[in-house]
Amino acid sequence: MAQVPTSEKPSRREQILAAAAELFARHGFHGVGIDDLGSAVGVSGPALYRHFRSKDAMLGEMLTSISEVLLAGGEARAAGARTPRDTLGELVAFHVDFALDNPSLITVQERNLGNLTDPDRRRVRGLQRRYVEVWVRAIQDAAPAADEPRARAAAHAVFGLINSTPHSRHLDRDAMAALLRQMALSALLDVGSTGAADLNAAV
Amino acid sequence: MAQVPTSEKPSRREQILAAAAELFARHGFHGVGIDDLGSAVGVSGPALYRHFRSKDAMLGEMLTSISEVLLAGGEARAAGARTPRDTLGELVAFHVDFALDNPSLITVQERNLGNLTDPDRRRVRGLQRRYVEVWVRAIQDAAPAADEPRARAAAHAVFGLINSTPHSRHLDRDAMAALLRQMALSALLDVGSTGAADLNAAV
DNA sequence: CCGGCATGTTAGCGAGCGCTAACGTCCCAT
DNA sequence: ATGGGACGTTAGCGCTCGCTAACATGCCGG
Repeated sequence: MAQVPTSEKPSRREQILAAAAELFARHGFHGVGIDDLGSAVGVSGPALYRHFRSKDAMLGEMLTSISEVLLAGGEARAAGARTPRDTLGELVAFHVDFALDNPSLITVQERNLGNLTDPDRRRVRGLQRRYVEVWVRAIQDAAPAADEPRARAAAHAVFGLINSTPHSRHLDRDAMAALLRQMALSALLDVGSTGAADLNAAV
Repeated sequence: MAQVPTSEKPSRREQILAAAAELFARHGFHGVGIDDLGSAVGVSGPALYRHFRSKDAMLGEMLTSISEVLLAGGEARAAGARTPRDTLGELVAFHVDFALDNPSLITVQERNLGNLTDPDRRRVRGLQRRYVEVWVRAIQDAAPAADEPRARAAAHAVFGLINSTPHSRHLDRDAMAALLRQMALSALLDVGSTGAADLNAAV
């Protein structure tokens, strides 16, 4: 296979990270050994140390880059939206697409934050906090009756809803995306109401 | 059928399981050693083998009993409800209460199914499948426009929403329960509609 | 009083872990 | 042609893991 020397440097690291994401998602960080990771990309064992300083560094790089992508995408979508409800719709659609296209990454980020080193965890938590902030502002703008703790709790709940995707594959991708968007938006728009009754409006 | 034939063992096993649930939830199954588990209940290390045959058996018993409690509770609530929408409300309330009262167990069940031994995993999966069935029937009864795969996907999504509780503790218990019930029901009742716009039913 | 059971202890085993050392090979730039 | 860097190999280290062995102690019914 011919390699282009200058522009296309990256492939091996990302190939390793993709394989690692799948294995970490399936067995947990501590349930996967260096040899497992190596043989998943066709090399064996310690060869990985030509590309990463440690197993911890693989997880760190993986979760940091996910968090950066989510934050950047969320901010971009929020900035491009016109109305508060449009903002919410954009954020939901963005997160749904990401979760459907990267189920392993979503799973690893949900389950293995606690296996990061302290500096890595601090950085990832900071990025996640800023991503949640984007959502909290959007929720409060679209549903002014929700105070901030309530909006924050709602954001986490919707993440749980959307991130459940990797564990249920009963629909094809587009139908699943439509269902998740619909459920997420319904749940979010009801956060503003106080009690049992509905406050439904048209789209 | 897995009951010990002798007299009931009251406290120690359950004390160990409770401590193990918290540790497994925080660090993952492979991230907790038996010395950690022992010292969490005041004894140290191998003393646990007076109560459990192995570390795997602790996880197995933990997840089996959760699944049994959820299934029994779900069936009882569904049997006692009058209308389809009432059934859904009962199921949602039941699951919300369970998740809020047992955050560690919920987390372990979500994350560590893959660490079970094969027979344990088969049993737990079977119980979970029956619990999901209860939900699928309730969803289809309450929202007849939803076909079965759609109802199944919706059930998993709502589990994700409710089970996100352990990761966000911004509200007191009752406010959190009310919010989760409201969001879950809104999401579920919209599953019946077909596309982007309407088909909303009255309360 | 005592024998047995329940429950705990410490010492240590074999296996597996993450990782390093030492070494080989291919590929290009000079 | 050749020397060096990128990339791979195998052997093996130090450590921790789950678990067993061997032994101690307190309670309890005959």
